Amino acid sequence: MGTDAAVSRRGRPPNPQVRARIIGAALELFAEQGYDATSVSQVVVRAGVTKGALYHYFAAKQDLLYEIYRGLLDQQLADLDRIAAEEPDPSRALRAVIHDLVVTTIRHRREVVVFGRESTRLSPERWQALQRDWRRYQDVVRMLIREAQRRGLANTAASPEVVSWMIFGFTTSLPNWYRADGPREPSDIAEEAGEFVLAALRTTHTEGIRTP
Amino acid sequence: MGTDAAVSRRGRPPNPQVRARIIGAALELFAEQGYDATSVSQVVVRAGVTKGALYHYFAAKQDLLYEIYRGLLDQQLADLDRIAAEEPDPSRALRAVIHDLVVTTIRHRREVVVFGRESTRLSPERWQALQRDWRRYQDVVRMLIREAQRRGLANTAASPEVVSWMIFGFTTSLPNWYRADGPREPSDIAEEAGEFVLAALRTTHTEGIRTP
DNA sequence: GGTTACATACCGGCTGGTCGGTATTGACGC
DNA sequence: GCGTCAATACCGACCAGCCGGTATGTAACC
Repeated sequence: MGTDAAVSRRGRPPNPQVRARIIGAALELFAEQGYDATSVSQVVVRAGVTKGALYHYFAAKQDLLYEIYRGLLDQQLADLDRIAAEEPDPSRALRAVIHDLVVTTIRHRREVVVFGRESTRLSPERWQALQRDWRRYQDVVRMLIREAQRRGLANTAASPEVVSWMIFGFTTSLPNWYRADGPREPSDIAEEAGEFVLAALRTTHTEGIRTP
Repeated sequence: MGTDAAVSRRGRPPNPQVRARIIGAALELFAEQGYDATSVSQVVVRAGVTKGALYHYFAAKQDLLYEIYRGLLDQQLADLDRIAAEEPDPSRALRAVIHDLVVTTIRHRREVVVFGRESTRLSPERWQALQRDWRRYQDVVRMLIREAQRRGLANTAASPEVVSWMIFGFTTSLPNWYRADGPREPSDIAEEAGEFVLAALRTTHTEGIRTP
């Protein structure tokens, strides 16, 4: 099962740098201009390679999209599993997950913005593959919310669905407004976001009349 | 000033239905396939008109994008001003704004998803025009948050910026997961979202140690 | 020497946009 | 109320250009 890195193959060995440069150029251009507005000619020019090289490593343009997001999602899922395994307290786990999600989203904001915009351009199979993993992420987060509500958090009127979408909506919109040259550090924003959600879950639900 | 509906012009009068059908078809197709992936030919076919008609009413394809979002933004801004004028209590005003934002976003989710994806395809001038108005919306919301914090809400550790982006991130991501055939009514979701944000602002900030 | 890693020239198809033409209308003189 | 004129509303064939993808060739490596 694992990667077959040890098998010695015939012929000229592939150059990993070429492949990486292509994906890097595609990521930049897709983020700047959008997927459809970016031509493969532009990609190969920025990558400093030729069309032949691109179509040697990738069967079609849309494969670039898949590769771009696959790595980030895998990392975030690994983080999720690690946190869920290490932290038995659901409130603390939820806070840690939010923190990780915010920080990794900011770090890879180009991947996030490209995938958020262009995920529909993927083939159905690949879309479903990513969707399935992303769905698992959602389910774990909602489970954490439910568990935290069962184990002490007071605000049981907040549905895990809406709360989770508050979290995911916040993160996916992060690339739109986060500025790297701004005054706030990613972990700072991550901490505040986590505290905000936990604060909302802590409060008891008060109906209409007494608004403040 | 005002609309010059009374001026009688020469020549055959325009057909508002044609214009509306073109925009409607463009909205549908842009939402389904994306802006770049939708050809002008597809638009005119679905609208049941010809290319000549489209380019008679619109100078370029990107004008369709502008028209699609302009109407929604104007309505949301009008709602915002009305709420801000009628409701002196900032907490109640904030809750009302969130409610309106959620409901109108769900009602016009196709416009929201198209604009969120394709706003960069607009010309710089038009992008700035929409951006300016949208910025005003943000500023009012943040002002309401600040004012609510000054007038009694306890959680002053939540920055208006992060709170506002929690709200806007939630609404802009609504089209991704809201299902019209689902069990929840839009106003139901809107109420819960408002209550969630207000609950978070109500809670006093508790540092690290006592997580639940 | 067989296999892989690229390079380059090339292609059919479709795109956004144009442009000359025609049909339809209101304004206006009478 | 009616013909005339000019302005507008649309029609649809047409275009240059670029697009994603391919076919063929050559050089590098095991």
